[in-house]
Amino acid sequence: MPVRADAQRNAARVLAAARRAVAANGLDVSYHEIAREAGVGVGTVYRRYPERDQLMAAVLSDILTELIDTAHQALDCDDAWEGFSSLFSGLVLRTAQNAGLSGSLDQHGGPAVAQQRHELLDLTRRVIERAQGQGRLRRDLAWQEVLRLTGAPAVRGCVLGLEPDPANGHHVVLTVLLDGLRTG
Amino acid sequence: MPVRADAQRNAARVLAAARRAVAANGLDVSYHEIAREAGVGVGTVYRRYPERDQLMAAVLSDILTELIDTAHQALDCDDAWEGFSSLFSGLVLRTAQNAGLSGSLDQHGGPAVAQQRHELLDLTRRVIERAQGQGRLRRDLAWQEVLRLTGAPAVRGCVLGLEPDPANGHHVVLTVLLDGLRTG
DNA sequence: AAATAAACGGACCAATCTTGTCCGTTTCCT
DNA sequence: AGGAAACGGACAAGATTGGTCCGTTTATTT
Repeated sequence: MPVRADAQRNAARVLAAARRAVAANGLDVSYHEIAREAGVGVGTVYRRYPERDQLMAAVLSDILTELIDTAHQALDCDDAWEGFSSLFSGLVLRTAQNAGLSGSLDQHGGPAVAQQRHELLDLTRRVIERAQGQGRLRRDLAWQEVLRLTGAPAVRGCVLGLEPDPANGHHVVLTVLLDGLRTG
Repeated sequence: MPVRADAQRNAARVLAAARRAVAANGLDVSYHEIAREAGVGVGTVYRRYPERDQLMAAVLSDILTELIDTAHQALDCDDAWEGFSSLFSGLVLRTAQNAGLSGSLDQHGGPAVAQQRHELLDLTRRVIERAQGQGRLRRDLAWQEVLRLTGAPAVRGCVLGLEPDPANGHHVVLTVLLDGLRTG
């Protein structure tokens, strides 16, 4: 017996809702919240993901898949700096969109997720080191340090309470960071 | 009758605990949490700050006082770039330490806090514009945009889950940002 | 040292939120 | 049409949170 059509549709809705909820409020969203957001009953969410870990793994895997795709595109790019900056921008964007996750991404998810994370890290390292090798990217930073910078624009505010301008807030930080990273 | 010695001591403990708690978890810490952190009973906290706004105003004022002091020092500095970068570093540090506040700093606190905030913003603007006027700081950013950058290193993680290295994580971001901001 | 009043602590209550289950009803597929 | 799979949301149990109240402790005064 194949998967029922409504079950499939609801599964997709739940995953999407979970992604939205997690992105906004972090990993500890309640199942009821997700169900409401998805427009289904709680029972449906619990039936699909009896364990919380399974749900989180699904969400993380979903995000990582997108990022891996971005990284592949960057590596295909002929110009090393262009590839790097596009990947960097992409990571910045995704990080900002999923700001709620904070640093909790590396603690969760099963081996499959760990595998994806490893793949993404490897691709990213290659993109960074290629740009450094061609003298386009400053060499005094380890690739992990460069990578860590992608989190910078995701901040939601600062001590002074100046709300980041959603329109170009990221853009400004991104510009300054790239200018600080570029060589020659 | 003067203020009793233990009352004074406890008030200080509560304020310190509130600062720590707010810095870590944001403005919506529970009174019970603060009391536990301070090592006093809840009653003591409620007695000292019957209204939540009063407590938050006290915390914010405490933080702002420190920042204003830093800003004054920066303005006293002879070298415009040195003054700017030291203020920038100071703001980065404070922002990171109070990461939990996110952008909620400008919504709260009474008129007294608003006054302090205004003073800090004015000082900061002068530091930035002086550095720009002397051609040491790039001019294509408004002072508000420059200011917003101080939030960047405060991020706690990124999509990739690389935990910022507490030892020099801030340092790396700071270096790149300053290199991206410096002129000539 | 004794008296007094201020300050304390934490048990306690009510309201809210979260997890997780269960079963009568609906929906899909044959 | 009929049966199984999936649904939804009421419900119970436990955890949190805001806030009060009163018996006990502690600082100060005389």
